[in-house]
Amino acid sequence: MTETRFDPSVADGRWQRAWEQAGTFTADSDSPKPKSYILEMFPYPSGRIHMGHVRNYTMGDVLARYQKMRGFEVLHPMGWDAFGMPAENAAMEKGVHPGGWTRQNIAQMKAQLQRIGFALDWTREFATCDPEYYGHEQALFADLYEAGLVYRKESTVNWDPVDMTVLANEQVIDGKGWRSGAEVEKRKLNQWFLKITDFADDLLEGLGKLEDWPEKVRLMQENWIGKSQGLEFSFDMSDGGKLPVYSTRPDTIFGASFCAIAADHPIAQGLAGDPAVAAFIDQCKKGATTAAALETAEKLGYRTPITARHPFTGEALPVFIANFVLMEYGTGAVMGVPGHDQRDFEFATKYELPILRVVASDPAKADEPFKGEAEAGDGVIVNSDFLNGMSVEDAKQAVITRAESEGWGEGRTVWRLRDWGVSRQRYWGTPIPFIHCDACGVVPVPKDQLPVTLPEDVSFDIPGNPLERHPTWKHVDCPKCGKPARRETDTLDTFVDSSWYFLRFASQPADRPFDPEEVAKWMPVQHYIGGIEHAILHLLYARFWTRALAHIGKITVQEPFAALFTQGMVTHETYSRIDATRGVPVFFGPEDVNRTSDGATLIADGQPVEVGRVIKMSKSKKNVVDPDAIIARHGADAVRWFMLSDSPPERDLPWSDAGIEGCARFVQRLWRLFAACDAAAEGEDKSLDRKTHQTIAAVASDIEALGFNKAVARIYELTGAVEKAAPSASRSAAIRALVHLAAPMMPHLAEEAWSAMGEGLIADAPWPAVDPALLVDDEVTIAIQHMGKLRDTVTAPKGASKEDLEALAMASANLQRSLDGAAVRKVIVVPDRLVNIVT
RNA sequence: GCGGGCGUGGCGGAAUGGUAGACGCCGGGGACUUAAAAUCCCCUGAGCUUUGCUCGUGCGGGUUCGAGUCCCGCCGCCCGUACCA
Repeated sequence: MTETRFDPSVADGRWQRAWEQAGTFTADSDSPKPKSYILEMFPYPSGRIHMGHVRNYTMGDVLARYQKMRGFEVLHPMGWDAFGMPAENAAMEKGVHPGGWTRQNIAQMKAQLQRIGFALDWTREFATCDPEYYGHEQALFADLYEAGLVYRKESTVNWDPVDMTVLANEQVIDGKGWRSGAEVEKRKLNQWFLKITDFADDLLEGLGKLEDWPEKVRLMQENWIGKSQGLEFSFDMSDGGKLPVYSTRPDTIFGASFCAIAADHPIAQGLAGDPAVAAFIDQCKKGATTAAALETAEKLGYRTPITARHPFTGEALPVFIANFVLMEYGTGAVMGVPGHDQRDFEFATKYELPILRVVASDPAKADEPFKGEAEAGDGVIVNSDFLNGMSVEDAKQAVITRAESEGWGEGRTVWRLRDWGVSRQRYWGTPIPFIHCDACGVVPVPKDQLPVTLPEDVSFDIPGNPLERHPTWKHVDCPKCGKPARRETDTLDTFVDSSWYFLRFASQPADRPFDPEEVAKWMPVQHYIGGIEHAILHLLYARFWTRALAHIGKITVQEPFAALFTQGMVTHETYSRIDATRGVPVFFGPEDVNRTSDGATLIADGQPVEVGRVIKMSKSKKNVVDPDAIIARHGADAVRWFMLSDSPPERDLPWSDAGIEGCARFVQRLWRLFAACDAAAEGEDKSLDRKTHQTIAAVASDIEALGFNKAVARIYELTGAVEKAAPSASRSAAIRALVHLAAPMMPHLAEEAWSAMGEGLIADAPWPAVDPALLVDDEVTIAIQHMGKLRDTVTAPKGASKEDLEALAMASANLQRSLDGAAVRKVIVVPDRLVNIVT
């Protein structure tokens, strides 16, 4: 090692090839070692790796390499979430086949990932668009159908009449298709559903045990599942009919002063012959649906001629059609209790309905007036006949019991969670393996005929589903009766593909989706890392599929991901100017801007540009930095180091040129230190030994806690200490330790250094052992305080007695000056830490 | 509205109730060099009457010998969201 510079353009490739040839990161499921499954959310093959991917995979990579050094057999796989709309859009726009487009993107992105030197087991790579993968998925889907967890039902969908396809709710913007801009229609279609609601309680309960998941994600899932318990009962109406309502607050039933039904409630529809009613229903439908708009939306109602009879008081309550009642939730009708529900309060105020108090902080305050808003809090029941004096909880139960015994209502649990509609009228997805026969109905494709593969000869010249209009593909004979029948032309939601891919990574036999015993060896995933945007859908669906597969006896694990980590985004400054003629900002990319410490100018004309906020990298703001260009310039290790430095991993990471240059400098600095290591140096440097061992221990615990930024800081500190130390055996040992500590983060540099000082690959080396005796210092710095203010510091032997420390403190001239002869009232001594004198 | 998170130097950020600002970036000064790059050394929260002292972790209170950290009440920003009965 005579070169003075580390050259990543040579070394990166050399070690990447060495790992590949040695199969260093190929996971052996038969290994006797304990197993560790590290997984990052697999990417959609859009064509380019972006900085967000680099950050995500670097974190997982550090964990994988670290775990390997700790003696685990590590599974760290990578694959491609390869079905989806962008491929079809590309087909429509560029005339390419979705499959070809996707394959080409995968090849590009794989090469990019390999240039970063990730410790991935590429032997297990697959794409969800591989017929082998989706064929197994079809088999699992059929198994779930057999188990009664898949069904068909007619449901209302968002239909884009221009693109001739169903749109997800997220794809409808202001009532128009996101792509075509056409007014979206509601259509009834027969759709495939997965019975996720069967597992609602289990999915909710399971959240409580996911201690290593972010609280935030657990709460989001809890809200999404949305369990509520209450009473469903029916009012007898003045027209002789019944009005079923649902309430989570049956304890407040004596406070009900009206009923309200949704605009699309059958009763409202029945009254729509009246033009005034029809007009009101129309008005309700037009209301905006964004959260912000709903917040300020006025409560509107239409008083129908119908009244409802209160089950206890017999009073006739007016029935309104109201814009704030949703048909989709509960029974689409509510009892209005203005005193204890804010919406009902606003409504009652507007329409001058009675606002009754039935809950009070104290029985004596039963007639306390309301202060302009409803009181939804806890308290004691008042003005409520047989409920008076009860707590809210007891009263709820009492009303439910009474309703059930008298037969006019019953306790009911209502969920917000709906069954998962998985039908998509698209080409680039997993074909749903069913056949429609006029005689036999819906018939599953026999397993020995799977996979049902996508036809290659399709065109995207006209909108709609190419499978539907393919000349031959859908025409098959019924597997049961042999008569001509039709294939299902819907494909599965791509979220199905990502709901079990982690099982296929763990085990990939040819004849089955996976082997349960192999799966049991690796699952659950020990660390799952990805973006917060998947907090609900993907993570909930994956939890559901794992449970569903366990339910039908395919696997034993219930929860797929033991620990979840959601990493922050990579952000960057924006550079812009206001376009004089149009008055809108025009953005410039970082490569077109010259950034100095006090501003930025456009390289093209030398004139200043506005330096804007640091925000997520996006094409429209032109603040994207391409990883490839950075790696070509600074090498993989500098980029990896940057991804781990400074920002805590859960927070956003601001990209900066100065930052990456600093990282590249540090790579060289370490290189010089490694290259100058004198293995023959002799002599002991006890304090450096301590620093080394303390750093090894600290970096280990930081990595285990995913505190990569702290681990980085420790490595900087030890580097500085080693640089300052005189040559000794201790110093040489410290350098060897540093190579190990750097290995998970800067693997190419570490291998290059290790090749000159050790045996084999450092990727295979064990994590350095720590001598516990060296973790504690024999001298400590004691803070000397007067009334909690620092006055002096002194060094003392570790474990010195309280008396000795007090004496040391009293001997301080600085302290004595501060005391100024005042009488000492109290002395606080914290051993090995501080002495505080109280006067 | 509700739920969650965050608020510390010029910037990213450290800190089991115990020396606030580790580590990095930026900036300043110096060394080496004919010069530059690279590298190395020093300084870098504010202020003051500078052996030291005062102030300082969004604001106002409180608990404590001692609070960035705990408690109460506010303010601001970010993210999520369902008028869910």
